[in-house]
Amino acid sequence: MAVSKREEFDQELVQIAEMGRAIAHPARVAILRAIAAKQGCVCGEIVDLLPLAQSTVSQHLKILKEVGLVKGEVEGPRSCYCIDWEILGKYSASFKQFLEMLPEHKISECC
Amino acid sequence: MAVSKREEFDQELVQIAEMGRAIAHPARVAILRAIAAKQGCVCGEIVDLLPLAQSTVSQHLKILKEVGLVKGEVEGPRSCYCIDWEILGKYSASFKQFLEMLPEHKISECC
DNA sequence: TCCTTCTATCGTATATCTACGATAAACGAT
DNA sequence: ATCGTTTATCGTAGATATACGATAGAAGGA
Repeated sequence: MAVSKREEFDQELVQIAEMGRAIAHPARVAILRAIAAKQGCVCGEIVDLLPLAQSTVSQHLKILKEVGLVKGEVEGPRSCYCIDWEILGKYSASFKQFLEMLPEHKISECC
Repeated sequence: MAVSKREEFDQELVQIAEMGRAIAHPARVAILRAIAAKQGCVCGEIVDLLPLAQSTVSQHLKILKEVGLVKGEVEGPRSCYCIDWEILGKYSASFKQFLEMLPEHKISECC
């Protein structure tokens, strides 16, 4: 019982929720910022920036890759992570649109 | 073991993550939109809009109230939910700022 | 008063997230 | 070929999230 019903919603809502899920942990926000700031994309230092074990950071990175915000490759002892700016742009556009659509009916105050 | 380390991050990051958590489920995105569209704030119809049980919707509403995006009161058989526009504005501002700060270093492509 | 309606909360079950250590896998250097 | 470095994955444990039915509580109407 209690199967998740995430997928029963409109694709648009699911997409916004995915964006939310991606940034729903401060570690992932920090990782995104770190990757964006490190234009060189050599990103072993992410682990040093965070109060988390290497394996935990790797899990957070995996989530970010699943959502699509981050793309990366590992070549042995080196790594290459970077923001997928296209995906990020898409997500943030639909998110901004959602935020700006909300107050359209902001007519009557209540409560 | 495995205590959450959410709170060990900068307050700024935690706040963005809270916003993310609030919209990390499509049901909550739908609820926010429904409340915003129903300027009258009589919101028993939310349950009818969603493929979820009333108690589940109530839980999602509780999360939105915890984060602060929604405020509401119940007066017996009537309800009054509405967006806290001030909080929403604060959150979305810091979120937009985060999004716009990210590509500042978008100099070198890689991967 | 009793009934209906609406919402919150409780209890419960399952799923997912978060976190760590241990280990594997890939590659450069020796 | 072996070692060291870097990252991913596995195994595991505890914490949250998700979902539902059952029930409680509050208020209006009969």
